[in-house]
Amino acid sequence: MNRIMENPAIAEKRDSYHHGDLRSQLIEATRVLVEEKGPDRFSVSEACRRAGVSTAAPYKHFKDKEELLRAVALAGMERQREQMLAELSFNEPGTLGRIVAMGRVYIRFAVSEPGVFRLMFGLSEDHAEHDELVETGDSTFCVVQQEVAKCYGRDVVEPQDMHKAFLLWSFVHGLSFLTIDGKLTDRKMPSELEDVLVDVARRVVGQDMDVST
Amino acid sequence: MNRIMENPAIAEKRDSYHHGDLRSQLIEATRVLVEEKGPDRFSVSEACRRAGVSTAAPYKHFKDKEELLRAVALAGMERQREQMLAELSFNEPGTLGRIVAMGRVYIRFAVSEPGVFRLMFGLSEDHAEHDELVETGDSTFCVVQQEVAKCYGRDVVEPQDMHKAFLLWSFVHGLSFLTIDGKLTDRKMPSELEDVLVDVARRVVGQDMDVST
DNA sequence: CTTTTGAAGTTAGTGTCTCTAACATATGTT
DNA sequence: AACATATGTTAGAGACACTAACTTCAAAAG
Repeated sequence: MNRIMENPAIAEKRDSYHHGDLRSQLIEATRVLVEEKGPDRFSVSEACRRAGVSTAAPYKHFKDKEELLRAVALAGMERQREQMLAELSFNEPGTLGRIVAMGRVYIRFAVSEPGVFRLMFGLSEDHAEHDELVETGDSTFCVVQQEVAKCYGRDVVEPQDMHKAFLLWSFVHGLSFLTIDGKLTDRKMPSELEDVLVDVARRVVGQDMDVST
Repeated sequence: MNRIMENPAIAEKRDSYHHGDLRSQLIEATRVLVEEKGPDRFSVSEACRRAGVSTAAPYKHFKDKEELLRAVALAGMERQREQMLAELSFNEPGTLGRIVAMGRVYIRFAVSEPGVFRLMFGLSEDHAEHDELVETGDSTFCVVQQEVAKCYGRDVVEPQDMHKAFLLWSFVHGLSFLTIDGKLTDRKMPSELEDVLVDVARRVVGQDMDVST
């Protein structure tokens, strides 16, 4: 009775001394745990249990708990980025629809993975000290800037585009947090999310845009 | 040599068995620690050391660590609220200046107390289950709604005012988080904060407002 | 004025956690 | 075949959250 249960990614008693894929399985176990219990209640020990290794094993792959959590955060940022890029393709270049789509994906990600989203932002302030995280975040923001510029028919991003991209980002970021924090009751925000996104996109980039197409 | 050092709020070796003011001193010690180390690296033990009591003492006043942190978060929300109300009085009723002032205070609070600000929002999602926190947050948001309504000469808040208040809140909230997360480099946000606030206030409430005064 | 009660401290301890040190096992290189 | 390295293990140190049982002291009750 060697390999009856083929449950992928988690636990499965192994017959070999070495695990083979521990690093990524730890990240996955951590991701799940962060969603289940919240980023603050996560423990490395439990991730070890789920990955089926001893509690000392992670430290062959990660310096400490925070490095493991950063890996999860980084993977989250990349997931969010990919989702945004994927959604872009459904809309015509240079249209408000693209802006709205990016915002929609941003918030959808926060709602579907609130634990990881909190990890990506809310938790510790020292994310700024780690280049991989900063660069991944930057590259996503660059996409927003370029989309804004495209709305005005530009291929080069000008300061006013950056300004507007930042307004959009701030708004969508805040909306994401308030949503997962449960502050968004019907009483406070009567409209549908989609309508709000369109409204904001119009207020920020729609005013002076060329809407010929 | 009984009471030479009159250092208020922290530590001072006491001669009586009972402390007298432990609850509020624990909250204060926690607040300081949360700022110093971040909300995730805070420990009750260290707060005890600073307050000069045993590690078991807090549990006569708080059910657990989270209840202590919630008390700090609540105090923060009340501080933030008071600062906003105080700043309001410097501006004429029914003007954009009032809206801008509230946003300015919101962000100023986040920047000056990022640890507590994170505690108030980013950390755990179960804040919504605690009435005191929800009510304090609600009452602050009500002020924003009323200020928006006043901008249109209304005393009663209408749905469109709530909508706009929510847009403002989302934006300022997101801007606060991005700022304390260090995402706000000059490259991304070339303008001054004050200019951005005015810009947003105009975009959200300034468009169709009565600007007779 | 004494007694009692209860709030708010204490010490001592349990279980969990993070992380390290020393050792074990497998894999690939020479 | 011998060795070096990566990646596991066990054992344990030190910090922490929290509990149980005991102590102190002030204030209410008799």
